[in-house]
Amino acid sequence: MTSIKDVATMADVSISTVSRALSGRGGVRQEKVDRIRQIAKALNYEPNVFGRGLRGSKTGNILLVFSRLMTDCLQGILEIANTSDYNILMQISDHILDDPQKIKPLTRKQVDGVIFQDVLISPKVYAAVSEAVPLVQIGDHVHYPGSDIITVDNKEMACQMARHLLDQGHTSIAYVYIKNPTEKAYRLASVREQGIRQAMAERGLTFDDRYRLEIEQVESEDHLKPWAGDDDSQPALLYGRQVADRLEKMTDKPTAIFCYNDMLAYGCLREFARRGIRVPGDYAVCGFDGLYPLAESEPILSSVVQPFYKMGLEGARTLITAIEDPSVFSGRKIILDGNLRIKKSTQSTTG
Amino acid sequence: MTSIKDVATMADVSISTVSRALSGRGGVRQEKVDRIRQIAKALNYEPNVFGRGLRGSKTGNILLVFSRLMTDCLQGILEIANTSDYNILMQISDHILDDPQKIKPLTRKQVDGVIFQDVLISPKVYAAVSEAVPLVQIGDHVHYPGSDIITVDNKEMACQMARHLLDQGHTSIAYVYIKNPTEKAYRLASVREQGIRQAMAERGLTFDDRYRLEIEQVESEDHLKPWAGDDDSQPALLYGRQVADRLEKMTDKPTAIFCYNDMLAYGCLREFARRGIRVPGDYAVCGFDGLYPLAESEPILSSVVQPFYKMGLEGARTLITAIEDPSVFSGRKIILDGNLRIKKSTQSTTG
DNA sequence: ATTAAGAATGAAAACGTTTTTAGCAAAATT
DNA sequence: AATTTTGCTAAAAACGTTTTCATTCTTAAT
Repeated sequence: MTSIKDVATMADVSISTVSRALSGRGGVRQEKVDRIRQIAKALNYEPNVFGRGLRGSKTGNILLVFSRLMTDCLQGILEIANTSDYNILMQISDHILDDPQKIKPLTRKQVDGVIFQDVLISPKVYAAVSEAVPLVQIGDHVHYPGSDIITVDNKEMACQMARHLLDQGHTSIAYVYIKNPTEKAYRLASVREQGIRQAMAERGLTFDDRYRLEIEQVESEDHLKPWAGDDDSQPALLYGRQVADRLEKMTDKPTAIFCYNDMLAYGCLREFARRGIRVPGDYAVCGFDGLYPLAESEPILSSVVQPFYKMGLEGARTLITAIEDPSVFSGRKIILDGNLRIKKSTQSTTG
Repeated sequence: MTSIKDVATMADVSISTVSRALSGRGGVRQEKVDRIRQIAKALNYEPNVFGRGLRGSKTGNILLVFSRLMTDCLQGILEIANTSDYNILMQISDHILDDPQKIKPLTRKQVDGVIFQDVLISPKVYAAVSEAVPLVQIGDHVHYPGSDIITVDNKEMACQMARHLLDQGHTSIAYVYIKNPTEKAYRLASVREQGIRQAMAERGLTFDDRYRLEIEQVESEDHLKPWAGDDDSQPALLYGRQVADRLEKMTDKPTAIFCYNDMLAYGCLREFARRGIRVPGDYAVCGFDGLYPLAESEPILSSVVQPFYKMGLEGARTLITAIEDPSVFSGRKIILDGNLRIKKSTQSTTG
């Protein structure tokens, strides 16, 4: 770990000068400031939060106290973390994370461990993180052998849901998922697809590749503008429109639509309703995740319910164990039970 | 701030002994350990995170990296915080917070500022926090004069929604809210009620107190068990049941139900549907918050949409300003625009 | 009774900063 | 020419811990 001392030595000045130069408080010749800045950058120097926090008046932390339930998973993580006397620092990441440098609190040696929730990390990131601290992944991603992972059995759950569809008499099942910019992100989508294929194979059927509907990702920031009062351009709806369009063009239509997740499923439901396509009736529709449990009148969407709260609990627990007792084996795959929630959207209309 | 030194002085031992005694690493006579522990407790001593972090190998922090959008508000806060190089520490609180001691990271002098989101703080808490660091409240709570608050104009928005109901021809409006254990929590509920009263007054009507439906709070932890697959005991439904029961007993029924928030409204919608009560038709129903934008088929609930994302942005921005420039006046009430989202649940059936 | 061993304790170093103090040169003032 | 100011820099103190090392006090063994 490079400290201010290293920068000072390298620049052949005192550490006080480095501190002044970097903080920009003045009192240092400009040319020297520039040189020091340059050296600091070259050495990848980041001020130590605790040295600074100890001496200075600033900690670099903000405490957010809240009562509204964010998500079940976060709730679970916080419950364990707070009772075990850990703070949770938060950081947003892309779904696919390839640059270890982006994990600021880690580069600053400010954390004892990392939980990745619903983030697909590259080997590069895994290497960088794991050599520094223990890490735990929540969600079904690439399972690096040296770290723990908490997930449901995605293939099995998809298989169960597909079996349910088959039980309802559907033999032509479509599978809808979003095309991702990076190949690797297909992983989870294809794991679920395998579940569908397996269920069909069990009944002597084969998945028809024409029914593999890869939907284009849309860029929408409308979720950031709820006050616009207009939800016609929500991502879900844009996806639903794509699906409806694709289906419309088909001569030989499927009878069931298995959506990669609930957002896609809701998009389909709404767009279908708009076009007068009946669910169930014209299509059975199901999703994955079990989100939005509070729905209008009567929830109709069948979905695979993931135990997010439990996943959060288990994730935090596992990580804290790994932090506090490095001798315990880290490399487990902890599989929690998912659940089918069968509602009207996949029930036969004749029953 | 009491440090290990104070404890050592008080106990008439060296700081090393105190450190050993408190960490429980052994090497200290038991009677001495007990005495030191007692003194530490009496002095309210909490080890300094940065001293410990600087010397030791442990920081007491966990980094949660995630990509799933938690809530719009958190999203907004994180966006500002991360670009301004602040970490967000998270802590769950009751909706009503009366004990400053419960805010651990604050007592440890680990934060530069505090955001209270949807938390009603007592004067005691306000005093304790504000003497230590700047604070910002998000949501319409008691506005302490020394700190900033970010909110929509709850009375005005409720008034607008009530006007809409009146426009639809409703003259008997019921108001549903949850009875809170602490009197103070009535505040926001009554602010919205005032909006309704004002709208009615504008038309020469008076709010009928028989239609003021105070619902008993239910304790349910079922939201923590989504994998149970059963959502029949969700809080929202229990509330909906209470409302339906109350209405059933009335001889002179209202025609519109103004719910304090969307959760109550959804509960009503689902319970009404179950009992064959039509919305709209038998009752118009509206909520407040604009949550659950992704709903099935077609969202039908009218609601006041709050700009949570913007509130998060503004909250973080305001706090950071207060932290970095103590000379700026803190005591503003920042009112952001809300929005009516009018859907089927409040539209006249004749149109 | 003397010594050896072991347990308990204190002193001091170290962690990485920021800030205060002090020093020195160069420039400006008398 | 002597003094004061100014601008820059280094040295050192301080923040609050934990841990290492040295020391003292017990206790047991010779």
